[in-house]
Amino acid sequence: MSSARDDGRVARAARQRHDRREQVLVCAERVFSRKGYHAAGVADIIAEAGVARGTFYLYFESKRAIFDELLGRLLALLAGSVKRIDVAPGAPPPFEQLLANVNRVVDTLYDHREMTRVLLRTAPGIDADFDRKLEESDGRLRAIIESALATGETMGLVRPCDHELASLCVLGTVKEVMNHYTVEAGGRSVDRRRLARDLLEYNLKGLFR
Amino acid sequence: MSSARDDGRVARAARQRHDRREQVLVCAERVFSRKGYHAAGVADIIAEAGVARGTFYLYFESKRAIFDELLGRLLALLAGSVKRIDVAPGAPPPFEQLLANVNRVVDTLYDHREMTRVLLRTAPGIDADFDRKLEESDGRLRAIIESALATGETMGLVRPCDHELASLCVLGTVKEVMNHYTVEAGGRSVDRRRLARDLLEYNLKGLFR
Amino acid sequence: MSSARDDGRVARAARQRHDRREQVLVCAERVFSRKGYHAAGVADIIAEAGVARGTFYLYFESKRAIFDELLGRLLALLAGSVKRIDVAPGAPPPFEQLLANVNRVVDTLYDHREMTRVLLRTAPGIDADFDRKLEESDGRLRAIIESALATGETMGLVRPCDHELASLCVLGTVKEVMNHYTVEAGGRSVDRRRLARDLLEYNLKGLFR
Amino acid sequence: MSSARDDGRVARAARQRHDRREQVLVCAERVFSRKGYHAAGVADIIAEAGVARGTFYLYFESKRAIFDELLGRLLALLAGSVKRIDVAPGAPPPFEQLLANVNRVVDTLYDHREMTRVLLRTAPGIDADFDRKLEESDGRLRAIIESALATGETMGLVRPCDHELASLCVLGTVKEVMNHYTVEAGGRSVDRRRLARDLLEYNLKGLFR
DNA sequence: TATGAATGAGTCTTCATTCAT
DNA sequence: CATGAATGAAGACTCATTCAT
Repeated sequence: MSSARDDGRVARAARQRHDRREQVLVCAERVFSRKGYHAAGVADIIAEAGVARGTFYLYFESKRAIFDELLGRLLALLAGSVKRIDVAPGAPPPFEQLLANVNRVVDTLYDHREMTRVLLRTAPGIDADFDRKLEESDGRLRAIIESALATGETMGLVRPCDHELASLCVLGTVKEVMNHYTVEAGGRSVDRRRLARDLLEYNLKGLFR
Repeated sequence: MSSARDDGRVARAARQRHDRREQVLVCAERVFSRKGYHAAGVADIIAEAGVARGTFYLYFESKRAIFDELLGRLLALLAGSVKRIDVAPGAPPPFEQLLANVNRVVDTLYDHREMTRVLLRTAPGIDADFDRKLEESDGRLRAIIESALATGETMGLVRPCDHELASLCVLGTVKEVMNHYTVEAGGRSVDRRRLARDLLEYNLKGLFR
Repeated sequence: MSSARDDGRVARAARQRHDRREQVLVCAERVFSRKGYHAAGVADIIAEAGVARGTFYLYFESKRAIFDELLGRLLALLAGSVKRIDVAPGAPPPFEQLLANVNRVVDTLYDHREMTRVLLRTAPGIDADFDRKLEESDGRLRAIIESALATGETMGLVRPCDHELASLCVLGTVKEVMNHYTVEAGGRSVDRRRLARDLLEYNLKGLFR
Repeated sequence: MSSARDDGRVARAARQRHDRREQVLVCAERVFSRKGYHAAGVADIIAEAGVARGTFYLYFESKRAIFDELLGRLLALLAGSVKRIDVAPGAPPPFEQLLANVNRVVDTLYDHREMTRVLLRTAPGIDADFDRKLEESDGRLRAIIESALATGETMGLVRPCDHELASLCVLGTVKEVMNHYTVEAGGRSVDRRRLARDLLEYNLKGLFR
């Protein structure tokens, strides 16, 4: 039996444990963003977080594990910000849904610039396992894009084209653009709405007049 | 004084030296492609090449140096395959020049699949120096693209848009697509001409019908 | 805020850290003395100290650094044991001061036989930097000797002679003698007082009857 | 049977072989003198001599061996330049014999400055074997000195003292002085006669007026 | 005999992880 | 829970020596 007082203690302890974890996580993110996965040492992370070496391993299994968690979170957020286009009667017009998607993606990545930078620049090539994870993420996103393309084509909105290639192109434009505007961190702040609109417009209309 | 016989010897020796270097270079490329820069050890490279440790250092200063050379070669080829659009009277039509550019880029990257894979997946984040090199390369390519866009806009061929963003998009589509079709090395062989045409078409016309 | 308990912990930790350092230092001294700088590997040092490879680098930057510290300590002790002759009225007679100097030098070197052996036998030629350090040390010692000679000559105690050469001779006798009696470590123990007296006598009176 | 012509060929070949050896030996001496035994690589020696790697090993067993030979030569010359004092009736006066010895030693060492530098600075500590060799050489020299001291004491020329220590002192003064004036290679050229005289005078008369 | 490409044992150093306090 | 000293596997690089031509 645990008394109410104990419950309080336990709860507080759990909260503290959670907070500590988050703090280390945030510091690790900064460090990974600054130096990349390989150049970042556990020493850097604990220095940034102000905890002891042993403490780090109290909360995380390994350097790989903390990176995994960080990356996983971003990928999950990303996955969550892309919604399938709803073509049910009464749903908002497809273009608006597309724009909303792009806006959410841009926001997500921009809100997590540090980790986005890591994702787009240093995550591939760390590990066969990470590579697989990234490919899965890309695959999921591309599947959604391709289904949207198929719908669009059926509805006569999208010109007939190779959907595989097209989905790659969409992904490529987002990655390259977000990598660019995410890296120039300190510089001029970005107008996210315009960015999203332009990005979408590019993919829809291309360059031709 | 060197006899004709000596000349022959010297020439043969130089050729052999060159061949050996190339051999190690090729093997290193394979290893880097397979494991990425960090996971690849000098041990892997010499095992692949079937030479001794010392032999490696006979031809290359360090692991970094051989990677640098490999990367530098690809970037040079890439730089060489993109030509500025010639708008002088009598020059081929812009579209043909664009397509020729895309064809050359696709060929270059596909001919050097292994290193392209490395370039697109594991090169960023190795080193501040490498990052700078890649950014320079991207910058050069984007400058050419932007100048083409400016020309196109003047000629009324290109719709008014943010050239900075557009050049990023072009780069992004090429990277993502080539990364994709380059990684699936063993699989179905790719129709490069179609790929180039589709890539160009996507960037020019976008998705809209 | 740190509690008294923390203070205790911190103090103990500092002491332990210091002790460990000393222990490795002493072992390194033994190893260097036994094998010389070049033949001595970090492997030998850690084997002697019974610590792991990493532990060594926890306390010292490199093999060179630990050697530097060891050598620096001895040179500092040596510099500290030679005092300028005081000719102020009321100061002890010059001969006594000389003898005291020689006694201190002999004691210092004999108390650190191991490192003295290293200093006199293997330190030169390691490195341009070490050579400079040794030359500086010799230079300092010789400057003191030469000033003593100048004083002695003024006072009519020392015969006119080339002080540069004389200081070299003094240094030479001390080095050779101490090298000899320091190397035969295990053998008959040395009467330091007699050694110092004889050394001084030799330099003052020479061999002639 | 070999014809006279063959004899000539053989002789010429032997001479050539000998010359080549000498040439490499001289170059090695320069290199050892410049960099010390350890820092000097076989690569440095063959570069200086302008021969191929393999050629080096055609004439010398190893880096150690060529150093050994160089050192051995100097030690032999040195041993040859110190002669026992002849007290037979009619022999030159002892002082003259002493001075002649010192002169020969100074000349020998100064004529082979490069190797002397190596001998005095970097030879000890290379190897247990080298150390033994040097000790033997020192031992031989000291035996001669001690015998001279014994004779001198018997003749009432030398004051009673510890001959062991005295022989060390003599050796020490010669080493230190010669090291000094041998190292400052480029500088003012040295008056060897004066050096020898002063050196002898120091050892005989000491510093006292 | 001369060459110089090839060798591989040996050395230093780093850093993710563990564990006694 | 927190700490940080200790660990040792792993990796890059050197260089004296060998050997096929």
